This record gives sequence, C-alpha cells and structure tokens, in this order.
Amino acid sequence: MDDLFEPDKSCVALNVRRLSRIVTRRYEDALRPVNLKSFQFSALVALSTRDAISHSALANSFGMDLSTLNRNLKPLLARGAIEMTVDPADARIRLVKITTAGKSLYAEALPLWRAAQKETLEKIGPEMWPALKDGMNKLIDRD
Amino acid sequence: MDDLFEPDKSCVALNVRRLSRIVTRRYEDALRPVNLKSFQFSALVALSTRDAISHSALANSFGMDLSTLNRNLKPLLARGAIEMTVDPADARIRLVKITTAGKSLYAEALPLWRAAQKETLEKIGPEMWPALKDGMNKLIDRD
DNA sequence: GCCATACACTTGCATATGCAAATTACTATG
DNA sequence: CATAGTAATTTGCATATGCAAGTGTATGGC
Repeated sequence: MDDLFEPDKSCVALNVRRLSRIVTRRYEDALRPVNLKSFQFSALVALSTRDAISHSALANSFGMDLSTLNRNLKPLLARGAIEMTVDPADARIRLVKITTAGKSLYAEALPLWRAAQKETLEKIGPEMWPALKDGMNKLIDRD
Repeated sequence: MDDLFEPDKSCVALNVRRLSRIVTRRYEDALRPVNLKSFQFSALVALSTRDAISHSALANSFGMDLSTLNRNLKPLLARGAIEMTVDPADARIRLVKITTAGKSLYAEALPLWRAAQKETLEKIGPEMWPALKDGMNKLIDRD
C-alpha cells in the first residue's frame, strides 16, 4: 500500500485529473457524430428538464466558475440549441433555456451517450458505480 | 437508486469532470504561495524520481495528449525548474529533466501539497482512498 | 431619493485540453 | 543509397478552466 502522503501515486488531484481526461475523451469520441463536447451534452441534459435557469445557478450545479460556464455556453448559443433572456424581475440575472432545436439535438445525442456510458460502466461492473460515485462525491462535500 | 442510463445524475463524465474541477481548485489554492498549478506540481513529482524522460513517455504516464503536455511544460521551463535536451541517440526525441532549482521548488511545495491532500482525504476517511482510487483507475483500464 | 453595499455577470489574462495537419528524423526495403 | 513508411514532436484551431478587476443593477439604511 502506497503512503497516502507521498505524492507519486496517491495524489488525489493527479488521479482525478487523469481520470477526467481519459473519461472525457471516451464520451467525446462517442458524441463526435453530433458535434457535442462533454460539457455541452451535460448542459443540454440539465436544461432539458428545467425551464429557464440563471447562469449562476447552473454554474453552481456544475461546480464551475461563473465565467467558465458563461463562455462554455457560447457554442450552444451559436448553434441555436439554447437561448438567453434577461430575468424580467431582476435585470442582473441572465436566464438560459433550451430551444426546440436543442431538444432535438439532445434526443439525437442520447443514444450516443448511452453507448459511452455502457462502455465505461462495464469496466467496473455497473453495480459498482453508485458506491464509487458516492465516494467521489464525498471528496467534494461542503465542509 | 438512479437509473444508470439516465444522464441526469449517473453520467460518469459529468461526475468525474465536476470532481476534477473542485479537487483541482483545492490543490491549487494550497499551492498558490509557490505559484504552481496542479499539473506543474505533478510534473515535478514525476521528474524528481527519474532522470531524463521523453515528452511522449511523460504524456503517456499522465494520460494526456502529447501536444497538451508539451505546452503545459512551458511555464516550468520558463521558470528554470526543468530543462530539455535532444536525445543524443535519436534526434526526434526531446528529453525533460528537473533542475536543481526545480528540486528546491518541489521541496518548498511538498508541505503545501500535504496539507491539501490531508484536507481532501479527511472528507472520506483516509483509509477509504486506496479502494476509491482503485475503482477510479478501473474506469480507465485498457480494454 | 441618495449612497454604500452587495450581487450577477463580463472581460483580460494565464494555463489546460485534444484533434488534425504539418514538420523533422529515423528505418526498412528494394 | 534513394525512398516509402513510420515515429516524435510542433502548430493551428476550438473549447475549458479560474482568478482578479471591471460593469451594471438592485437593495437597505439614511
């Protein structure tokens, strides 16, 4: 067993970042036919169930800086998959909403995502995923 | 229990990417006093034990595209923490090596990293980390 | 109503990420 | 030993990431 405070094999950041790169590539390979990046697909998922939502609320749900979110949405906006409006009740707030075109795109992407998800889960046995996910999410619980 | 093939909560890419963002921020907060990013610290770790290594071998150990690695090394090079040479046996190969200054920098950064690692592991209980890491690494095993 | 403060977002900067195409250097084959 | 093919790296492009500083808007206390 590695010493947990020697940074060569145990570093959580290193392990998690490498995992993120490799998993992202797998999902983006799968989504290439519909020309969606991993974040873009996740944004469509998040928006497909709610109605309009503010930038900051969405950024928070992704654990992402507001400025990052803002810029990452631009390609979806340029494609017409989402639209933005100013909150009528508070002019500071920008609301995001999926469009009809965005919903079609999402429907097109969903089976591609499922293939990547299946391929990924099969590597650990799908029944292991909930526990693994819980462990991962504990790493980022608010104190 | 969430349906594993509904993308709203179960998506491996989404969970892993969010984890990566949040964990990275924690380690980079800790490393800010020595002005090192997460990757830069990991590179110093990797180089502190070996002697010279090629770009592609290092990229491979990080699960990272060669072009990404190449560019990520530039800030360390500019600071004089690493140096690059051409392999005398094969002029296509660029070798990277940590410098004396790089080793000092690494020694300075190590206690900061340990603090972030401690804070992170305490969220799951340090004894849980080896199993969690194994699960994560299974997700990216070569087929 | 006016101002200090707080809030939501935007912009500038530096680094991160990967793919495709181009470049440079070795290697096997005829 | 020229040459096709392969290997290691570099460059151009698009997107990803966060911090700090800036802009515009609401809000509470006066």
